[in-house]
Amino acid sequence: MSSTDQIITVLKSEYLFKGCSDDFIGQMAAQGRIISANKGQVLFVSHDEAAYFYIVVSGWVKLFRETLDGAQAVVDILPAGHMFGETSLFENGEYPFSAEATESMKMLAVPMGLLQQEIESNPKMALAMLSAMARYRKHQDREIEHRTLQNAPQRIGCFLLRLADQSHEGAVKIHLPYDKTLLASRLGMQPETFSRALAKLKEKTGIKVNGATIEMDSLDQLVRYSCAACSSEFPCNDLPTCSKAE
Amino acid sequence: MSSTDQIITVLKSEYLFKGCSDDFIGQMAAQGRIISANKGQVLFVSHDEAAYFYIVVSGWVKLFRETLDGAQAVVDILPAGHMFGETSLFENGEYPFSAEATESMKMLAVPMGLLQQEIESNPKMALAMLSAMARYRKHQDREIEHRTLQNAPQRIGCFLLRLADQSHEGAVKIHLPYDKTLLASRLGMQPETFSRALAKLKEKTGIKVNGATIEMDSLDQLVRYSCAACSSEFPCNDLPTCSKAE
DNA sequence: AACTTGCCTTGACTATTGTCAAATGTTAGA
DNA sequence: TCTAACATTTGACAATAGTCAAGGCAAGTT
Repeated sequence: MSSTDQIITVLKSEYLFKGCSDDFIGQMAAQGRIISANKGQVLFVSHDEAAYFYIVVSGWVKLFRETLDGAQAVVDILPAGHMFGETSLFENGEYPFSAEATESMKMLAVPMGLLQQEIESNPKMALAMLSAMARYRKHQDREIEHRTLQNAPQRIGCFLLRLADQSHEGAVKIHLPYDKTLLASRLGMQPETFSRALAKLKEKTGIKVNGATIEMDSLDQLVRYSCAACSSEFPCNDLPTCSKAE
Repeated sequence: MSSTDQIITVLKSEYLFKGCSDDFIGQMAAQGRIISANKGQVLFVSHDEAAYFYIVVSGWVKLFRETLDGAQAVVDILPAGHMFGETSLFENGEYPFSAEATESMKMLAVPMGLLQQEIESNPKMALAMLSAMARYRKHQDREIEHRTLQNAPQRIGCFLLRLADQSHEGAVKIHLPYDKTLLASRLGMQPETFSRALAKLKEKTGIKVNGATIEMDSLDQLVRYSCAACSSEFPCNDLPTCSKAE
């Protein structure tokens, strides 16, 4: 597969570009570049001029903000197929957060100007972007609620449920997508708290934890424990941010 | 002033409609209705069919979600001039939260179809909507960060700073916009915690609290105390969600 | 195998926030 | 004025999460 074909595949993996013209996709592919980064490498920092938006090709990206004294708030952790940085279009051209590779990863960088122009000149694209923003908004909304209403073990349980196939009955085996330490930050808690909270979740719901692998006979117990502190009923209808197209 | 003129004034107070054609404004005004509600009255509940969007005319609206066991997560508390419910356009036509009047209030109800049609047929409106969504997103983002990095007294301090005129030097007098109990829920804490946190803030920063009135010689102390746990520097550049147009 | 490194867990303790109950203010009516 | 209904504060205590320090574990290196 040629490099351009590969880039086109990546572009089409992002929901926002599902209905785009081949012409526009081609333009982005022509000007897009695959970039590799190593673990811990900072991709950009908050307030950098946002010349590109990105799509994760492989690996994971951590989006975060920092206070002067070094405390860090993780905004999100994105898997392959997810776009980031594109919202800078509406943030006076600056990235509103910093981004860091959490392991060896690759991403596609596309000049922001292309997207901006397309949105401004193609009403369909503007509507698609609106829909993407709405999805993002919903995601954040849920996040605020979870942080407000769920305690640490419940947040972990909720995260696990979102990893699992919620339509599936019976026994389930889940593999954590990344480090427990990173996951802890994603869920807004300290690694020590995560460790203890997972132990408590185990005790409360009977899940079996073995390193990064988690098994259970069914999701029921987890649902009963975690979803009690959430306003939406199981199965979650906002899942996942990417693959469940409308 | 005629009822229609009054409605037009309300519509124009919402940022989203600043650049709209008189034609569209007129249409909304013709189909819009002013609705009165009393304290505690539920305007709609989550998952209701979203036939209208609203603009607060006077008083305040609490947006929230509830779990089955009654725990409540306050999404936002909106003052006059703010729109709500419009995001249901992208939420399969249902309101994603419940809304309640926090005192006697009035609001303007406009059929959602009008807005939908305008967004779909008028690219400028779609772009304006995008910009509104981006503003909202930023607001939520900040909210998540505050809840993650700031403790209770700091969140109160931050809220006070956002009420104050940040460009103003010297002594400041602030009046809390609504109940301390409601404010507590807005900031994601219990009333008791709010009361104690405010006392602690007083002790730490030397502000003078007298009922709902708060005075200080300058914002400096408050900034030093609250903004230390925030990624953005003072003065906040995301202020306020409403009055500071771009 | 011994060592290094990083991740994860645990213990001991502290800080923060929530909960429940009671006391104190405040306000709008009766 | 008096009172009922709330709002707010305070006390006592419990639950939750954070901090700091010490081990344990696993993978890769030498």
